[in-house]
Amino acid sequence: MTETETRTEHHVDTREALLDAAEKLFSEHGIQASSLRMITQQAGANLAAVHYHFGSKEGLVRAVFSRRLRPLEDERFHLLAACDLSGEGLAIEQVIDAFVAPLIRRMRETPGGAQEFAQLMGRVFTEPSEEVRAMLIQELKPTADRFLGALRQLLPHLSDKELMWRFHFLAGGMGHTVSCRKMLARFSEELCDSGPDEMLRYLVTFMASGLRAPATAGPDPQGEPA
Amino acid sequence: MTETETRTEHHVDTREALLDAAEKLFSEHGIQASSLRMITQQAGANLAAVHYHFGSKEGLVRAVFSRRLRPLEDERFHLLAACDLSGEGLAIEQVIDAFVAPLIRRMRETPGGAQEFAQLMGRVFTEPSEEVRAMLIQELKPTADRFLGALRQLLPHLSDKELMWRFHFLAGGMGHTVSCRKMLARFSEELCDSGPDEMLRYLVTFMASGLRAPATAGPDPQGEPA
DNA sequence: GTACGATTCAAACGTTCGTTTGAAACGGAC
DNA sequence: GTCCGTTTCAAACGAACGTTTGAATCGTAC
Repeated sequence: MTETETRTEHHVDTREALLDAAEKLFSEHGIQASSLRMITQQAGANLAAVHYHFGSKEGLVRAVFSRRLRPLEDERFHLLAACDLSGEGLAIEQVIDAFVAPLIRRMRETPGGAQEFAQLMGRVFTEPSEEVRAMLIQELKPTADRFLGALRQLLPHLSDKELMWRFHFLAGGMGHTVSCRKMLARFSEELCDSGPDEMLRYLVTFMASGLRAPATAGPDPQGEPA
Repeated sequence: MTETETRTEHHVDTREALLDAAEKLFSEHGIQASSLRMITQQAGANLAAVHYHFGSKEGLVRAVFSRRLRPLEDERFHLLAACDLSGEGLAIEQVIDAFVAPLIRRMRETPGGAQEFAQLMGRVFTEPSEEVRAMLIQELKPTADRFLGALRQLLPHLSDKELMWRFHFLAGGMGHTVSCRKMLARFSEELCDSGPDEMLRYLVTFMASGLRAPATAGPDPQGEPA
């Protein structure tokens, strides 16, 4: 809103408009199904604007993710740093909340904000090209490692492997929840169209209990065929 | 293998070959990214064979899912029916296993079997067209309702809404696990490339504990803004 | 006003897509 | 051998895709 930068004022507008339009369409129809013509039309821009500002469609995809990813990961990082990992009490709940809340809270942001991005994050690992996937992993891994370290401290009875799996169950449940939200509402006949806050509480309860479960017994030492 | 049906022997071959090839490519690159030319080439069939046997690409997609979905849902149903819902002991673990195991066990089937299908199931709700999605919901809902009924019986302390959410967390964790398995292995630096059996045990432990968590306290009665 | 870099625009490029077509090849029935 | 329904095949269709091009337009500095 503030007119701090006087030069290059208009080109920023279409750049951001393209990012917003792409984000919205990606979250609704997927990346491949969103053509540059749909995106530029929604943004009120010319078809060639994408290549002028981003070089290619893949450059646009990369920009859509990197615009939101850094702030998201930063917020997760700072929330985790504020957690009290010494007490046994609700430390796990705090860590889960630090991981999940930044994404889920973005679901209620004003349209044109990060609202669509949350939905997009769930399907992030299946659709994009190999190069974009590599960028995503590179961007997400540092924060994920921090969270794994915190959970390792709080759950010393788990093996590294089982801890990793449980973290993945957490991430999967979260991703599936934010990306399939509308479909879930339909599937459950509108019983589950809770707001982000309520959803977040349910999610933290469930995942905290799952993480706290005793270690899985089983044929551990001798490994298994597959 | 048995030559029970003598007539229409060869056409079944290309039909199945098309389904196998489509299933494999869908699971690797997604549905939209798998062109009919790639599919027919992989199947050793002519391009026009798809339209002859399935009418359109969407018909092929529908056939790919409906071929595996019914047996999968039947197996889930029968495993659930064999659960002992009276005892409090490991009933929840049994129910979770009945829901999850049929999908995960298909991951180790012989190539050309349902192996690729398990991977495909995870991304099922994001990519397909609205019509295919409707078919999927219609196919999956009866079994899901059965499982919800069983869980309702075992977890009487939960509201319908929270029970539904927890079931969705379970489904999401399962789907994400089977569909992103290879990427998870890379993300965890090969720590999490467990076989299906080990993965299944970890998953059941985690989800059973999550389902058993006490009901979430919070501002329930007055509802919330969103 | 003129010149210049930055940005927008309409039009076209070549490619690939799903689909259609009409003829060729197949396989039992008579 | 002839016929006929079934299945395969090569070739082409129109449409949509990502991308490129070169001129028009804008805002700013001189």
